[in-house]
Amino acid sequence: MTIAARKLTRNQSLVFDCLAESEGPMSAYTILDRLRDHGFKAPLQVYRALDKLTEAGMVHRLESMNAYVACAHPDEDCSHHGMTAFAICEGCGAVIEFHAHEIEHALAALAESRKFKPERMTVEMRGLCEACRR
Amino acid sequence: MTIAARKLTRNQSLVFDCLAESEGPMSAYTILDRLRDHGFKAPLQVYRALDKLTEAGMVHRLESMNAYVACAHPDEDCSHHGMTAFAICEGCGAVIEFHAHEIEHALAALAESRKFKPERMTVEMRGLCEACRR
DNA sequence: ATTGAAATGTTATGTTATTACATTAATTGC
DNA sequence: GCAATTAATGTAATAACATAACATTTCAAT
Repeated sequence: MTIAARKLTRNQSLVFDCLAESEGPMSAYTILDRLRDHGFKAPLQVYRALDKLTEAGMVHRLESMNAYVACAHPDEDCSHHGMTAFAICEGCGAVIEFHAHEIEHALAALAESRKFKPERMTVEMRGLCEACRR
Repeated sequence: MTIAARKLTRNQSLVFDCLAESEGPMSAYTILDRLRDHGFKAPLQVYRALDKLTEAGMVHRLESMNAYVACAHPDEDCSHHGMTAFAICEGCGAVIEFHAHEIEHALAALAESRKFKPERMTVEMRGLCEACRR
């Protein structure tokens, strides 16, 4: 039984809602500050919830900015998808999420050509969105 | 005139040699510890050198592990290449470096289909190398 | 109800990176 | 050469991100 199927715990819900309501990605400590009113006091409360939500594919970690975003596909279970790619705007912080199976396969093939078996992929593009380019 | 063309400064050379002699990626603080004998005392001495070396394409930052590696192509100027992709073994920490222009273009096209103009890409695969798979 | 697993609370600490400011070294233009 | 400028360095302090360790509580399955 996946975490997405069973109900979220209180802390998990608070953290997820916080991210879902936010415009863009948030750092763990920003989430912590937002949740102080709800009784949060220590980073671990946030990190533990983030771990579970990430496992479940409901939240993604952006490695290049030490931040977290709610998955852009709330309906589906992102943990079933493979690689998730991100475009992150340096101007406004907006994040676009992609699932590109062909690119994923091309990367896996590349790795396997060197006898490397990939289990997990991080793909993050930094640049400017349309609005910030003008 | 690129940094690779002009001679490296003392700190830059020390940091680069440290990475080049290392088997795998190193954290900034590990580099700092290795260079204490050579007079290094503060993280900034390492970070400043890493910044310059990274700009020059002589060193790459691995975002998913907050670590740094010497470029696997010492001869060429990596800063002229576009995207660099990495396969990082969870078992032994070994890193394989790839330049995959076609995948880079596919990713750029994907981004541009959403009006996003990528400037820089992070592609890191985690998994197991052949030796660690047995 | 008992028990075992999962989640939580809390304190302390470890790790990674930057700010701020003073000083020294290298480069450029005259 | 020498002044003016830019780049690199030294150093201390602090900010930002993340985990270890251990006690306690909650929840679900029997």
